[in-house]
Amino acid sequence: MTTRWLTPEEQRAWRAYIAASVLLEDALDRQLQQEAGMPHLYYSVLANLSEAPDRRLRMTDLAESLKITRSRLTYAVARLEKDGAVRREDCKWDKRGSVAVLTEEGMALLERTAPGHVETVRRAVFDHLDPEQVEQLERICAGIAEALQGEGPRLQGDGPRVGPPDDLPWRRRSCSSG
Amino acid sequence: MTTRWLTPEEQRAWRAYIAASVLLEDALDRQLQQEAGMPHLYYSVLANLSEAPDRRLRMTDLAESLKITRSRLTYAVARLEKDGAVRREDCKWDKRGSVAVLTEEGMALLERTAPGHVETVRRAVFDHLDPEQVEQLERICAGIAEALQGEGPRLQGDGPRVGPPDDLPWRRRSCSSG
DNA sequence: CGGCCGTGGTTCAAGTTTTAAACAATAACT
DNA sequence: AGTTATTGTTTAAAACTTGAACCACGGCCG
Repeated sequence: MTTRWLTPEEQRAWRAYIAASVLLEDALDRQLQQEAGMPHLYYSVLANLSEAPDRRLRMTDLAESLKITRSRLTYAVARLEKDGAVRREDCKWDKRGSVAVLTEEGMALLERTAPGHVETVRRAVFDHLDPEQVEQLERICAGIAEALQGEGPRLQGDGPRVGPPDDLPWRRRSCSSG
Repeated sequence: MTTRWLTPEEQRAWRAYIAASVLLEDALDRQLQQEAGMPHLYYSVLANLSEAPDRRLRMTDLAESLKITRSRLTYAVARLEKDGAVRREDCKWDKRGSVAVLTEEGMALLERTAPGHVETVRRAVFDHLDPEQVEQLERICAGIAEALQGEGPRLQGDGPRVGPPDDLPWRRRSCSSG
């Protein structure tokens, strides 16, 4: 099939996207490196954990949520563990599994640095978007994510795992401590 | 001042953005690595050069256009030069300067791999956006870029250079061969 | 002219990440 | 039981990025 080139409007949008995403990732990394001593991805690990029930997540779930490979996550968690922000525990229900747990220290770090991070995001992104644009942004990005996750689960593993409900202890995927 | 947290809508949009951008950059890198043997940034270098007058650009201009540091660009161009896709020339009007030139080989590589790249972008992004969303995407991203470039020219150097017009040979910044 | 500062660009020295592939352990299915 | 799939880590090697230092040149000013 002959190439479906981008229209001029699409080209402009694409260029704008590339520029924005490069600048944004750069700004986030810089700000967080300065205030939290870690790049954006690592901060996201902590943020994700902080919102999980009991502040703990299986490695695979965490990787999936962050859209990164397990290998990459292992590396990240290793560093965060060295920093004392995260601790690893064995999963009680699946002896293969390990669980990343946000430590008190990690939580404190997060609480200390979140305001600065949010402020950066706000100034870079949301301060100049009206509510409709916010909604459009979500829709657009959700569509992109869906397109990329649907077609090619390129990340290690297997794509969306459809499994039995979480409340069957003998096969549940998450390891809450309770 | 007390932290201006994100509203729930903003949070959703932000999460969606992060997921999409990670997945997208990953997909682009993977596709280009496979078909062109280089990551997205390097491909962008070639693409940028291909559109410049005479397929050549000053290093600083190129870096600015790509929103990366000069150092990073030097590294990238060094590799592209080793690959034969780019050649360096001295700038005739400014003996400090050097100019990156897209070689025939580089142009051929670009022409060979552009269709696959465009197809990836289309499938990931534009195939599921209506014209209004395309325009919104451009506006939103342009706003982000502006916010980030305006406030903090964190990239090496100096921010927007306001200089004399380009047509004064004794101080023009670009080195067309003509 | 001569001195100084600013800019363009590269180099250096680390260090950080990343990746892919291989592996060990356990689980799940047949 | 035996095979196959998952989980998560490890390993080895690259690839990349960064920041600072640095050199050479250009521009300005007295």
